[in-house]
Amino acid sequence: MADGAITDVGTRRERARADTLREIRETARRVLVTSGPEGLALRAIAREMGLSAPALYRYFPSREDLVEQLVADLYDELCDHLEAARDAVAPPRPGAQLLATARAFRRWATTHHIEFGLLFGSAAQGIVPADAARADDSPAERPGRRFGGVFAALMAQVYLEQPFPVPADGELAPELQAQLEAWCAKLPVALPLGVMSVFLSCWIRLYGMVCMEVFGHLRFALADPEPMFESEMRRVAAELGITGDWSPPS
Amino acid sequence: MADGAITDVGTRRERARADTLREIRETARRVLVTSGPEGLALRAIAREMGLSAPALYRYFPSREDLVEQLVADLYDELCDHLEAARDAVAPPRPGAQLLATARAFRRWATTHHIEFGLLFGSAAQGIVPADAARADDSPAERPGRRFGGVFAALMAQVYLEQPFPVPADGELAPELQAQLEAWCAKLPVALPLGVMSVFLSCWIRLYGMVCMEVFGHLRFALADPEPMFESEMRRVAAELGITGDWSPPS
DNA sequence: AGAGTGGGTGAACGGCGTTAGCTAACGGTG
DNA sequence: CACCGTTAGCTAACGCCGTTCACCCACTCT
Repeated sequence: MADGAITDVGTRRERARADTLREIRETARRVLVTSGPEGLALRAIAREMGLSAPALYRYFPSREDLVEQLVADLYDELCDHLEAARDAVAPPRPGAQLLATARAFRRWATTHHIEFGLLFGSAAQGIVPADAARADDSPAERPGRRFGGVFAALMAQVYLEQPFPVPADGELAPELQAQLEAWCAKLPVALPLGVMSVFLSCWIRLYGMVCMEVFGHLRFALADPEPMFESEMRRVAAELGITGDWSPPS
Repeated sequence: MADGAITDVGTRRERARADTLREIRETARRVLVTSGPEGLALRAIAREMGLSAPALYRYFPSREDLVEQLVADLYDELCDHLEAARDAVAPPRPGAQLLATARAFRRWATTHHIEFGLLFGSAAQGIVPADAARADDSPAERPGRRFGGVFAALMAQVYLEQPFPVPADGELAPELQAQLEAWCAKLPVALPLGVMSVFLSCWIRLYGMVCMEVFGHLRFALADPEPMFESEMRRVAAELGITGDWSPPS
């Protein structure tokens, strides 16, 4: 939630409003998991709260905006989970932390199917790119960036602590090179473009693996995808030069 | 559609029914792309056809079943597209064919955002595993297997033509080994378990890459994901020992 | 010719998002 | 204190949606 703590400021009206807003978001969260994404109805949320549906329009201009806020909250919740897993690693070597964070990502995804679907599936705003506009207008944009930052920062630390082999700039296709440069310029630390490409590649593998598992697209081959996940993580770790004994998967 | 061709058999009633059924499926397809997955309503389909909504219940027991049929049709359409791309490769070397099929997969996905979301996103039946039951009851199961078979067959051919290095059975985690064995037993040809694991790994990368692009989860880094896709395919190809000049990405 | 069935209809139920208009309480000001 | 604008809630309503029901007509079969 990340911003629900400071509720004791302002007039009584403002406090009441903030409380109701928080309650709406919590209720929406609960309705989502109990009724699924299709059952996430304004009327259901209002019913749960003992309110009438139109009352919610005092807090959100439309159902879509409420869902977007929920997505932002879920991103924050996921990030908290990831950071907790990362910070629990002792000693705090970046390689082990990256691994722990990746496992925490899968763990959250598999224990929060529905929420994960909302964040990373097609139901989200992802579909229909809308002309690549929508820069940072959406409230889910900031937590989304925070989420990416968790992995990106760890990746950078892994490389800075002990560089692994990456393709030279010249080996990358010029168009890819240009895009990676543009992206790199937005980040706090400058890294070789090859690192960025390896990071993306690793992230794609992690995302692909978890998405396939959660969306059921691995059932055709695997009853329990966890060993395959560990196998993939082992390959990724090898590519990143992450050494050390393979700690048990939780 | 794969089964809409033989429409001139049976009684006149049967033919009329088959025609209407086909028209429903085509209309649903059209409504899907024009109105999005949310707009795919029974009433909208019926309206488009000049029918009343309850009439559709003579053909499908519920909206969900109709959507499932649509998913099956889309799988078939995608498979046709993939096979066409595969068969257009000359000379028909498996490596080049696999590459062409992967590119065709991305091409179809990027030009059919909404349909892809229905097939591979969370909106599909993927979410909520339902106790891993639902073996082959769903009409989308057969085309789904066909889809997997396209890539699996190519992969097998690549390996059989020129084996690439794969982990030995003993190197795989025992649980993974057991699952791959079970999966392998269901396939027509027996292959080393290591090949199966490499196949899964490659498929995960392809799926992850395309999903991220279509669902907009690469926009944080890349404006045009195609160069990254080509880069990933190059890495995958290298892992599979696919040589040959890098044909232009069409 | 008559019976039966299959494909259509309109009406209706409950639920949905959303809007409009109303009311009552709150918060600050004379 | 009274007063008045703002704010948060309500009910009613509109037009969608999926789905069910009762009905009806046309075709098919005996």
